[in-house]
Amino acid sequence: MNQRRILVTAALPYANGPIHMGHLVEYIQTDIWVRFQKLRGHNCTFVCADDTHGTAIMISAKKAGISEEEWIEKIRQQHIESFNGFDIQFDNYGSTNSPENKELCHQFWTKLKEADIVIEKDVTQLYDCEAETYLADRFVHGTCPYCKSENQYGDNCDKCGHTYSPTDLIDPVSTLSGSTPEIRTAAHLFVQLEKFHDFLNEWTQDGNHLQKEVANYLKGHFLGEPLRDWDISRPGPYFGFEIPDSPNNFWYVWFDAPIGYIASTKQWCDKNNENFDEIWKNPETEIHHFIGKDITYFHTLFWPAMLKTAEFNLPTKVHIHGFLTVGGEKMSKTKGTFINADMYRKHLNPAWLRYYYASKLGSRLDDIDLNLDEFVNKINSDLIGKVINLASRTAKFMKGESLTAEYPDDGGLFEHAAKQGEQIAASYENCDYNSAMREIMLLADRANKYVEDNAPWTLKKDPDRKNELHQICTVSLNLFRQLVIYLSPVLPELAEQTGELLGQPVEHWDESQKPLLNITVNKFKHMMKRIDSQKVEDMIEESKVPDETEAPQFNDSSEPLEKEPLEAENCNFDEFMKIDLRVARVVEAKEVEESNKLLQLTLSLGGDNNFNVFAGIKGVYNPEDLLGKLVVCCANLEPRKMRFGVSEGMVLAAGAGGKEIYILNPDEGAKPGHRVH
RNA sequence: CGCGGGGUGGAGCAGCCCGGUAGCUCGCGAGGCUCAUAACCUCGAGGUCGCAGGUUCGAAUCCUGUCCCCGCCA
Repeated sequence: MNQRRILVTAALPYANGPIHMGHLVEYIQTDIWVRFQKLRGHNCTFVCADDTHGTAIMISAKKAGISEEEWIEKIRQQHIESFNGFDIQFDNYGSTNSPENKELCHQFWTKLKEADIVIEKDVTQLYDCEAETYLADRFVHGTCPYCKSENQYGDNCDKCGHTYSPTDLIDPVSTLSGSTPEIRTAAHLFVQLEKFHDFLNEWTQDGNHLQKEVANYLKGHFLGEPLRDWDISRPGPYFGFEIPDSPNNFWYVWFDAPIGYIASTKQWCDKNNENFDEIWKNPETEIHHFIGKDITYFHTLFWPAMLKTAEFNLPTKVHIHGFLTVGGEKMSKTKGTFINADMYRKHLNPAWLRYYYASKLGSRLDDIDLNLDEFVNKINSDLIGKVINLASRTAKFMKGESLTAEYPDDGGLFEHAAKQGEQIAASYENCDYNSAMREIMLLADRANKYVEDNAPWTLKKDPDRKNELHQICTVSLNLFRQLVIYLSPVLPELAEQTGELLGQPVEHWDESQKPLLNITVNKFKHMMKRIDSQKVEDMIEESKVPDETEAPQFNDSSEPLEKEPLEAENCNFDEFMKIDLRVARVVEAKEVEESNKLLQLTLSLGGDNNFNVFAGIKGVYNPEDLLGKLVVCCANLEPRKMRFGVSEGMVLAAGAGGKEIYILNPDEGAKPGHRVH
């Protein structure tokens, strides 16, 4: 096989917080791919770095009362430790705030200028005078200029969906200082991406550089119209690199971040005496980027354009994955499903997560779900019950004994599994780890059946059949080792342990093709524990934090009151008490066919005390949703004859009407029939 | 008709490109084994492959229509 020269990158984590389970999808996915390539004998280098520039870093450092440099170094160390804990093995882990990166940014910049695609334009932005910084969209809140919803972000409104510029916001507030920002104008530098349109059309659609759905997406969303100029500078103060020919302007973090891939490679080359140009300038070298779907367009439009201009290799492939959900939902701090890498490690074994992710990951950019029950189940049944069990049920019969000198007849099991190797390798290559894992487990099933059918435990009892026993165990342990080799990109530690058991380290994929013979089997040590689901629960429990963003803020709008001002005359106590308000249960609810507003409700005050009410809430509430609910009603309202029957009361609801109707619910504990005083 | 993805036994998925008796894992039921970390093996129940048409000797698979779900700071 020809040895391929491959450079692999994973996205640079932002130096603003710890690594969490969502990040790990990518780093585990990438690490598996890299380990696979290395196991196949290819010359593969895996680089990454911390992404360290930008306003958010400045703010965090300021809050922590330390310099930006101190801050990013601290975070970088944390990141490295988390990655180590998950067996994610970078060949180099750099930082975008490095001399190598600065130097490369200059190189790129020179080329962009030479290509005459940089222009200057004025940008009007909000400026926080207290924090002395321009405000990115997400650092401004205010009232939506379209629907007047309060407390909306600077770029679009949650409520009405309109997009706008932060300068359009009514009553803008800086989230940094709480002060009112002022509008300032500054010159920014832009790259005219449109000049690359033809090139990008071709690069994104041909050559298999992108997954098909990504190519389609780009075609429909960006490439269908002129590409907008890309703003790549920020006026100071800004933590980053100052642009050489544009004093007090800094490269935007997204300009220098991808260049960080190259800078990290450069660092690695310098440390290991490798030829840098062989990697980034020789088109024979494959460049593979692994990223999440959120940063697709930086990597599929700007980045290829920059590389082309600077005359570096273009990516061979950008592998894009989806997001992680936990239990089918977005990770949530309040629910304890926002789990940090270190928290996971405190409770659970990283190898389990590596296997679980592998069993879920395919080559497409679908989101993957971490279902905790499935997680426990899969690990216990696949890894412990099938794979490791194979060794633990046979190895101890062979402790200190030697495997046979010739490979016994196993009915073609080993050969079959060896043949499957190419299939499994193809799945790894294509990032279809899920199908690779499926294949491997199928092989594990066959192997276990072999042990079952040949019952070595019976042979063990008869000293005359020792030879037979050795044969059975030679087969079993070889089948086990074969599986471990196939799994080793996912489970490097298991491969190591197996190497120790059999006195022969796992070093190359092709070792799966030939049985190991005539070697002494060492004492079997437990290789992996099964998951105690209690530990998973403990982890969730400990991850729960009160969510600051969901903390009550009590900044209610005055709008409802303005719509319906306090105009009613005062009433005295007796007048108030004339109205008999009761808690009632909805025991029946149905739509009134002929009416477009009415639901017919049967309310119960307990016992047989039912009465009929028509409520104008059709279209707002579904009858089935109301069934069983407690409501507050006026029980002594004069019955009123309506077109559809007699209404004997009224259900209390708040709101302006139309779709804005909110039925009042009594607090927990109230019972049908209770009077409201 | 915005774009993309998807709807297959209780759950999660494969099969669809290249039509030919519907498969895997888990769960469930019965039995077996007892070497192994309550594991493993065998057998079984359970699906009109979203719905409706069409092509075909034959459709989960191809075509058309339709409904529903999800994502589109991919």
